[in-house]
Amino acid sequence: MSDAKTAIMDAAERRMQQGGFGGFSFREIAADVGIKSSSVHYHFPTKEDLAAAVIRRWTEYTSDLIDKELEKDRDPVRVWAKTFRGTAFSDAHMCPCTVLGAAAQDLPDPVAKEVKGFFRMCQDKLVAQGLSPGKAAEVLSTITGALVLANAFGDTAEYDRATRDLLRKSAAAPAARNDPRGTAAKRPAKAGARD
Amino acid sequence: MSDAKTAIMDAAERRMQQGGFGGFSFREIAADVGIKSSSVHYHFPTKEDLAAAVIRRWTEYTSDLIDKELEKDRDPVRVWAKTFRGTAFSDAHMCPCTVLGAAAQDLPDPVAKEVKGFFRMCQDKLVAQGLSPGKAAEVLSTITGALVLANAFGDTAEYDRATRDLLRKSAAAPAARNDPRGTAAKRPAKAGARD
DNA sequence: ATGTCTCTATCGACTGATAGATAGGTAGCC
DNA sequence: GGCTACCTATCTATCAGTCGATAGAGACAT
Repeated sequence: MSDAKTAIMDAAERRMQQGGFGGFSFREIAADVGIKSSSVHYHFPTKEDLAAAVIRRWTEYTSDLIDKELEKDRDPVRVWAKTFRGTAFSDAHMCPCTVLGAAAQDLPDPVAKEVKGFFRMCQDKLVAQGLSPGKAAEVLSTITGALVLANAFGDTAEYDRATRDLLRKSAAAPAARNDPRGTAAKRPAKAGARD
Repeated sequence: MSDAKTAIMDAAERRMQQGGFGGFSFREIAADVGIKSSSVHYHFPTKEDLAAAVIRRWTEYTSDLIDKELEKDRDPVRVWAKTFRGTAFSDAHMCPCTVLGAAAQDLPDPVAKEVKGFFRMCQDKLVAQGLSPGKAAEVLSTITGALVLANAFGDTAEYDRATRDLLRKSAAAPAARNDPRGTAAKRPAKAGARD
């Protein structure tokens, strides 16, 4: 993937985390990256193309990250709670799928479909990791809601308060804790190269 | 409160439930109510005035509804889960504070403050009803996240799946169940008077 | 007469999107 | 080497539409 394409998606992701689908414009993205808005259209013809691509990338990345974290800690519930904790404590504070999911009724169909795909991935994975469908839905809801509350309060501590039971759940815990990782820190850090 | 003012707030509330702060315009609201956009400005000078008023009303109404429901069912957790279930099963499906809370970083300050006030009301009330602050945060998160998931999936059943434990929690349950109540059904239904 | 409410008309700013020019790189061919 | 023909990526300029907001006139009631 070209540098520009990645930089565009990074900028769009960041703004979608804060304001959802209506929270960014081609001109803003272009200014963030340092190009013109028509150049953004070259890489992503329409706004929904861009948003869908960002969500798809986020879904893949989250899935991979969960797999990786699960090698360090075998308790799936705690792994999910810790991974989303990284998002809550990142610069942008929010999962873009949560922001878009809350306003899903106002989303272009292709984007709504990608958001649905993200949450389905989460639930399927939780079930594959041994949880009942009901428990998977409950855990994912608690984590998602905790992100919303922490964001509304503007206080990351609210995330920990709401997920305390999830974070300490089982006692069979190895090392690897306290590793807040946000979007910016998570990837090879190609994004900032074009300031 | 005048008929027009109420009708405007009803229309704004409905659209905010679907698309958040950026999800409605003065012209759309005006068309919903059957007036001109400049008349909307007469009652609510700015967009943030309107949004803040809608959230404040929602907060008050929710607080009152919880009090009323608590007389029929003494288990606070189940009462909250049931009350928000009414929102999930209503026409608009979403709590406007959840939609705005998810995109809180993009909100005008007065609106963000009102949203914060809603969630604070919820938590304070839960604590006053006997829950620990941690448990209150967890319950509210689960409920809020369940709304987001159900909305993203476009499937109200997801709400029940995610809140099953909350809904049946304690065994000390009187009658009064299965009473899905949405915004439209909840109020004196003055809104549609001006079609 | 005053106050309440709605109207018409308009402002400047911003939106997503498109057309068309331009520059640089690369491959194929003489 | 030199010439040609694309391909990629960016630019300038512009479009029609929507946005929140305001000014000022009219209608109606008290």
